[in-house]
Amino acid sequence: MPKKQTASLTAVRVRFAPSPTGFLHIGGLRTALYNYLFAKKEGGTFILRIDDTDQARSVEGALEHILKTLQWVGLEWDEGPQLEGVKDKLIEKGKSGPYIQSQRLDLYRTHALQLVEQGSAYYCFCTSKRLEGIRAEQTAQKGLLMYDGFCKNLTPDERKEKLHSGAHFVIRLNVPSEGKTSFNDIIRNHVDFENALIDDQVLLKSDGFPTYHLAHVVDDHLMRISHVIRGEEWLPSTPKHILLYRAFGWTPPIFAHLPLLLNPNRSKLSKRQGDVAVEDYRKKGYLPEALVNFVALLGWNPSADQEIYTLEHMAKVFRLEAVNASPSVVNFEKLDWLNGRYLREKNSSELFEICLPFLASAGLIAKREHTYTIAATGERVTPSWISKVITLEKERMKHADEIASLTEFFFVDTPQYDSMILCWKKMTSEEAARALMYVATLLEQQPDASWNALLIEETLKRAIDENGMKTGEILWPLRVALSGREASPSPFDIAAILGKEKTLKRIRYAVSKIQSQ
RNA sequence: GGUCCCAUCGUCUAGCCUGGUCUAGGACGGCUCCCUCUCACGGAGCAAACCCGGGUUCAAAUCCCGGUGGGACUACCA
Repeated sequence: MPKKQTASLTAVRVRFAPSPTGFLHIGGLRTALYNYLFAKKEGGTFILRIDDTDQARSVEGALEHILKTLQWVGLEWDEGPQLEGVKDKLIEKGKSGPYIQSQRLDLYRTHALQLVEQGSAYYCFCTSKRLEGIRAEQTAQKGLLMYDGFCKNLTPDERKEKLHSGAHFVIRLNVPSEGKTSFNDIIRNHVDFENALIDDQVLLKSDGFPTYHLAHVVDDHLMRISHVIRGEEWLPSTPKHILLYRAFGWTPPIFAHLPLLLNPNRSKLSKRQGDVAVEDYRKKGYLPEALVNFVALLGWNPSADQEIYTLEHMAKVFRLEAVNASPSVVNFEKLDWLNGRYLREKNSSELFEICLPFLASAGLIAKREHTYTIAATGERVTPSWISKVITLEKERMKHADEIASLTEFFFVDTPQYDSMILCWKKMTSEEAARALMYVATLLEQQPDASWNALLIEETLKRAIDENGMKTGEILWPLRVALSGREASPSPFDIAAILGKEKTLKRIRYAVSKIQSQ
């Protein structure tokens, strides 16, 4: 691989420019993140701009979702106008909003007209029907799929007449028919395109809105964007953008085209093959820091032997030139692992805040005012008790919404299970029942003051030792009796949290279950 | 079809610019073992890759060319 040019320059200004057509997805998050990291690393400015120039595809509420998501993951943008209306609710007082292209239409129109005047662009009156026709013909002949330049060759009189008759028109870029357009991409180095193969791109649509191509070139120049960091899907249209900068007499920014994120089948990451919206992962209880960490490592890796990075740390070591040129298949198993690691680093109160909403939404815990009750039994419980329950499953959680199924047995009157699973290995039911009765007599004598995991363990282990039993003979049936599951935390911890009364109740229930079969 | 981009374990990657230290390192996942009543956590270990063919060179994962494969783009979408 040839040498890469360096990315650093004075006055770094970058932007993330999503279109409000739905939720922010993983790919968009990575683009935003790399822009953000680059800005922070270079002491530059990170701007948010909304590309809402397609009225048809614009989705109600999408803008709010995107802003909310960006704020949730901690990617704060630096500047922008103060906005009126709904968006304000999402943006703290005094903070700037994003720039919004639909509020800048005059700007684009003026610039398009300027290009027409110079001869760098021209009016096109072709109907969509005619356009479809030439496209069909070109497809049939397996030729190039491009506009045929019909309206470029209109005489001034013909053009004037069409304009006066009020015919719908678009403005197209007048691409030179000879020569090459090339540029240096930070990630891909030198790239060049034959001008003859570049289409006369529509710049201004018949509804008066600009296309992406015009709007972003005008905005990037006016906003003094130094580096355009965007997805690789834009690489083929970059020469059109360069041509536009030149037509305006502007210096193009430096480009960096990020590798695509792929589905497991190596196609462009899409919703069809699983959840790709950041929102989907938030709902499942993934942590923002895990998501950011995960997405950052898709195409970039600052060192060979570290996987855990905070935003701050990444901002210190980020290098655009170090971003890979090849696309990445997104491996969500690694996200699970990362998220599990972040979850395990949380303390009890943090975990409580993270997990409680999931216990509530699963209908396990009901909250009224400041009191919590077990939904199934109406029993009142303290936050610290709930916190203990949650903390107990800390090592088993990959994402916070799993807390409900993991801890469900704490929130029922009696867990339901097949009595057969009370038997450890080759134990018979009778042996299991005997073991449970023995545990019950031991625990009945356990003083309330000594009812904690450590002392319960001491009592039971001593008894096991003295009787020359195997630990599993006692602990397995006990654990199943308390949890109703083959896999669960240790019986000592469960018993401690359940309390003496419930513990004994569950043990007796298990015994009766065996005896009644 | 055309244009452009890309190519190291199944996946994410380090190494490539500045060729030898690479019998190719790390991570996820998989498998085995330890810890252990179970699961999980944690620990130890194993399997697993330089797309192919030429060239340059004493020497190529690394440089060059070609092939093959994959992908993106090819809209009055972004």
